[in-house]
Formats: sequence, C-alpha cells, structure tokens
Amino acid sequence: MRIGELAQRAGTTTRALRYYEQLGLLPARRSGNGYRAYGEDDLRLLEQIRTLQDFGFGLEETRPFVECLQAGHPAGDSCPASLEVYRRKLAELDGCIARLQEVRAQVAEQFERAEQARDELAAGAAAEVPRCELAIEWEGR
Amino acid sequence: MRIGELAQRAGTTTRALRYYEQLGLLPARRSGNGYRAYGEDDLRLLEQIRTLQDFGFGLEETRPFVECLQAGHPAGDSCPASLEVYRRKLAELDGCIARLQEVRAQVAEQFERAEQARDELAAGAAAEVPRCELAIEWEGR
DNA sequence: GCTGGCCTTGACGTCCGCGTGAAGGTCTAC
DNA sequence: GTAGACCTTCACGCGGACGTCAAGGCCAGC
Repeated sequence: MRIGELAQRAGTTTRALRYYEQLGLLPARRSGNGYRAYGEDDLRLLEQIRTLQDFGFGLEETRPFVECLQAGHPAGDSCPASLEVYRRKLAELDGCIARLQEVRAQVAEQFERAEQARDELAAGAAAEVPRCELAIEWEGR
Repeated sequence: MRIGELAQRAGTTTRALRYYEQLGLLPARRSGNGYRAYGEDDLRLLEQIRTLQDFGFGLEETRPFVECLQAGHPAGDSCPASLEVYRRKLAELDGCIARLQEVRAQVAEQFERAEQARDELAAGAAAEVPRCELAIEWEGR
C-alpha cells in the first residue's frame, strides 16, 4: 500500500504520514522506486494514534502505544510504558479540571457579587426616583 | 508617572504597556517630550487587566472592564458588558470542564481495561508458574 | 510519447494570543 | 558627558501539527 491509499483509509493526509515518519513514529519500508510501502499493520498503528489524539494526547504521548503495537503486542496499551502514559494523562486531566473548577468558582463569585451590586444600585435608584419627582412637583409650585 | 514606573508598580514590563496601548486598551497621555504619562487610575486599570488575565481572560475580554473603569464606574464589572463577559466565560468554563471530564472518563475506562487485561495475563502467567516449578521439580527427580 | 496522477525531498507558512527583541534615535539625571 | 530611560517601527518567537508550494521522478493508460 502506498502513502495516498493509507492516508485515505486512515482518514488523514499524506503530509501527516510523512510527518509521523519524520518523527520516527511511523517508519515506512520503501519499494524499489523509493515510494513508501505500508502494510495493514500500519493502518492499525494509525488508528491507535488517531484515537489517542482524539483524547487530547500529543503525538509524543502516543509513541509508547505505537511501539507496543510494533513490538507485536495485541493492544497498544498492553505495555507498562503505555499504562504509565495513561496515569500521567489522568493526573494531568485531574489537575486541569481542578484548576478550571477553581477558576470557575472565583469567576462565579465575582459575577454574583457584581450582579448583586447592580441590583442594589437599581433598587436604590428606584427608591430615589419618587423623591426626584416630589422635588420636581415642589419646584413646579 | 512614566512607563517604567507604572510597569514596575504593576509588576509588568514597558513592552506590555506599549502593547496594550497599541491595542487601544490602555491609552496614555503624552508629556511635552513625547513620553507616555500615566496616572494612578491607570494602575487600577492594569490591576483589573492582570486580575482577569489570571482568571484566563484574553486581553480582548478585559476590554469591557477597562472601559467601564475608564467611564468612571467604581468597579470594572459595574457595566452590563462586563457582566456579559462573565456569563460567556462561565459558559465557556463549563463547556471546557465538561469536555475534560468526559475525556477523563474515557481515558480512565481505557486505563482500567488495560490494567485488568494485564492482571489477568499476569494471573494466567502466575497460574502457569507453579506448573512450571512442578515441572522443574519433576525434572529434578 | 504524452498527459495526468501519484510519488519524492526540502523549505517555508499557518494558527493563536501575548508579547519580546533589535535597531537607531532622543531625553534626562547625576 | 555618559549611563540609563524613553521614543518609534519592524520583525520575530513560541508550540504543535500539520498545510502549501516548488521542482522534479515514476508509472499507467491512450
């Protein structure tokens, strides 16, 4: 299989595949004319890469999974290095979620405080309007 | 106050202040020699900007707050436009948190599945080890 | 043999916000 | 007078995952 066919079947581009090869992530054999030659296994590697990318993994983080598959293991996450990446990612996600929740709480606090201040101002203004009208009537006489 | 002093008091750099001016976010008066001249008010504007940046607001998102202060309101979030930014930011944060939690759940699921598969493999191997030892003992006799 | 489609390498462009750096000149403080 | 602060404008960096040419090689079908 040549690069164009693999790209199409994997739903990606030839440029991405060359980029992966450049990173040493997805090396390709070469046929006689210098064209990259891929097998069905490479399609599985690509699917592994894309699945992890959808989870927000960087390309370097997919490397242990790819190497695990290349080593002949049945799944990309059969190897300790892959599990370690899972663990790191979970910790990273937890940290990120915690930070965002903290920020959210602070923003919400500011928002509610500001909204309340606005309402109190509006209530104060409403209370002052009659006095203003009285003053006008007073002046009118 | 000149740009260097303001930058130092606000804990930022002169480059950043010139950049904010370039964005029209923090315009400066000019003294006779062409130097930027800032007042105490500008320090408050800067503090508002930095506070919001710490919350993850982009510079453009701080603009309504800054303009609100520039209009003479007591607080940057006294104006409807600022409250609207708060609301948008809260929605954005909620969406971001939800996405991350969903991803976290999926990664956790993959991780646990992979770990279980490993344990089962290890258990299978452990179950085989005694047989191996027995075999060795058997051979030993 | 020629067109069109696939492939090759290499190098630079894109996106995004938030600045930073450098060059070359003016102004101020000691 | 000299160091340091300031001025302007233009350009560049960052980080990651590619996109987009450019210039050319290889091959199938007509």
